[in-house]
Amino acid sequence: MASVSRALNGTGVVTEAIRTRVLEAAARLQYVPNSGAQSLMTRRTHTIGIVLPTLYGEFFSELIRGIDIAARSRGLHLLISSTHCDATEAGNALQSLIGRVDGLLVMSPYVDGRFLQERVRSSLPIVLISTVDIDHTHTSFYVDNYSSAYAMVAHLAGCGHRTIAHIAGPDVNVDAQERVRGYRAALNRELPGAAEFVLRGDFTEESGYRAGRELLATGMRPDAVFAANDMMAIGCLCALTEAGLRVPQDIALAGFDDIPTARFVVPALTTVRVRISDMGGRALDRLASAIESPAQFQPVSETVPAELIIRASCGTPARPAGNPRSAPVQRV
Amino acid sequence: MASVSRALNGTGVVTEAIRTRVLEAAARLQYVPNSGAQSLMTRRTHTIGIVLPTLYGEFFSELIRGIDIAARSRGLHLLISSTHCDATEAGNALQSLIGRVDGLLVMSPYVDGRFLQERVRSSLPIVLISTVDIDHTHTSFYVDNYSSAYAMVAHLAGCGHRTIAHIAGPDVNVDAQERVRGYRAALNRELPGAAEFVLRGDFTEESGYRAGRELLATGMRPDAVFAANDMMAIGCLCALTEAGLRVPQDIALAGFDDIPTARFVVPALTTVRVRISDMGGRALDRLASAIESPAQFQPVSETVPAELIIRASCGTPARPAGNPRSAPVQRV
DNA sequence: CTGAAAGCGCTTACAG
DNA sequence: CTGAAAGCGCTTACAG
Repeated sequence: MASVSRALNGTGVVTEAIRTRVLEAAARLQYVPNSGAQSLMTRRTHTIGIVLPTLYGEFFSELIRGIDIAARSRGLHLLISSTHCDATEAGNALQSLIGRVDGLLVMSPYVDGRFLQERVRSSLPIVLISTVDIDHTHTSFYVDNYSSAYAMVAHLAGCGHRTIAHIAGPDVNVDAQERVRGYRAALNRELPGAAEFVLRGDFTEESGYRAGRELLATGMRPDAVFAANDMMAIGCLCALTEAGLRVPQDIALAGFDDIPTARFVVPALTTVRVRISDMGGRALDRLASAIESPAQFQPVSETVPAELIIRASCGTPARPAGNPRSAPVQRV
Repeated sequence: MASVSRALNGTGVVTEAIRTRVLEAAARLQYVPNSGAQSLMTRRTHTIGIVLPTLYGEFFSELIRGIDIAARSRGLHLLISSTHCDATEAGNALQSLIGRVDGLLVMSPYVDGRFLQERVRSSLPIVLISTVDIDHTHTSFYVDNYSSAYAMVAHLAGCGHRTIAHIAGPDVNVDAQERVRGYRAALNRELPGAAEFVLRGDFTEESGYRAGRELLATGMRPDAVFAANDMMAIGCLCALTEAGLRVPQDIALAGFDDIPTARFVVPALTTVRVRISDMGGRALDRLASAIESPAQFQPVSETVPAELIIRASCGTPARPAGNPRSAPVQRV
């Protein structure tokens, strides 16, 4: 009967008597509405889908944490699909989410705006994080990779480091690409004549460790190593220390992301603070408002600011890292 | 028409001609079945709900990662509800999941078996992880906390450490409780007369760091510190090193969990390996089989074995840590 | 203020 | 092999 629905949902008018009787019976019978039936009528699942390439490491737990907090405060549920290694898997993940959600939060190196347009009806709101979208057809969030990487290398140069190596993230990853680009530009402009030295990594500690050993094996010893994320920096730190080198005295080190652990490793890691959970929360807020008012939803691309966090791992600056391009610097 | 459904789902018989026409049309129209309507008929959502207290740190990302991999291979979706700080919030999280899932994976210090029985219809399969269930009404997974903590303290004693402090996790947390218990028992039996020294923490690096400073402030300097998880051990490491102490020469350190970062901090962290993602995967497998054949689902409690992982942070053992109670020891 | 009725998008016996 | 029909559990105009 309709009054039951009205009482349960607090929508429409019901006599107090009926209301209490319904609520009491519902409680007694452990009644829980079937959300499938509900969303069939309301056209809302109150669920948003999240597509992530992996869940490995603190970056993703921070991201999900931020998304989760924002979602909870809006009464939205999170359907998570992570761990896909190529476009096919990403496509499948997408497919299986589409019929179950009101909107999609996508972060994937294997997906781009066009890919999404081809397989998702345009009425489904989507927000992208660190995901390529040449045609600017979607709302996106990007970390300020290029400038921050530039600023970090400039800061390292300002600390007196002349040869600076870079441990890059995966080739396919747009964050990784932009960070290399920033590294290269800074090297060219701030240290003219200095040789580039790029080692490959894949954003895991393991790969940072391997890169560190590789570096050592070449016999070259750069003044500083700038890793494209904190996990690789931590792996590299381990390799360097294992080889008897002291950080920062013998070799300086910097990372990217400012994952929670960064300030607790020894020496504390100089890095670029991304405010990962904030970014996740903002992306969700954006998606939620797109779901509520689809008409006003214009695709805009937002750059998430980042700041240098100067800790012990990079040594003391010889001169202040004053550079018009540099992100705000903070000593912690 | 029924044939469409049959063609799309590959169930029942359809002419090849119809099959291709349907599939082609579906692709062209970007058709995606409405999962709500589907589950209304099939009584299956192919979704399982996960209740977690928080998402902070690598423990939870590893756990979810393991669950996710297992879920994917079974075609199950994951609805995640984390971040609840008390029983009320946990109850709400539960309520909002119940109507949407085929089963529940619950890990929460604020929930127990009875609490669940009161608000979840008994036909909904539930698997517990590190969650109290005195009446043994649910299937549960528990880390072998007590024995492993005992073994770790015995190992530290075997390394020659006489005074051993413990940084405990939150009081409400059953893992934390059992680890303190193991610590106490080992101290009593392996180092008779040695004083207990328990510092409070909450499983975050920050709290480990604070505990480390607190320890230093007392003026006592134990030979070793055993933290109830790796994150606190890493925080403590930072506090100790900051104060000019060397680990393990001046003070030994051990953690619990073996999160991925544990082997990359310097010195590498001696710890108890829990195989977090495995545990998550096994819990999901158990839940999945309960969903498939509810009749055979008997509540059983499983203890997940753990092993000591001896790395540099605890110093070299003076004598082999041979103890009948001890978990298998591995040097890495 | 309330209940009967239609309908959301599917699946599944059922009759043909 | 296929289509008409019923029904899953809800919500929402609608008439009373």
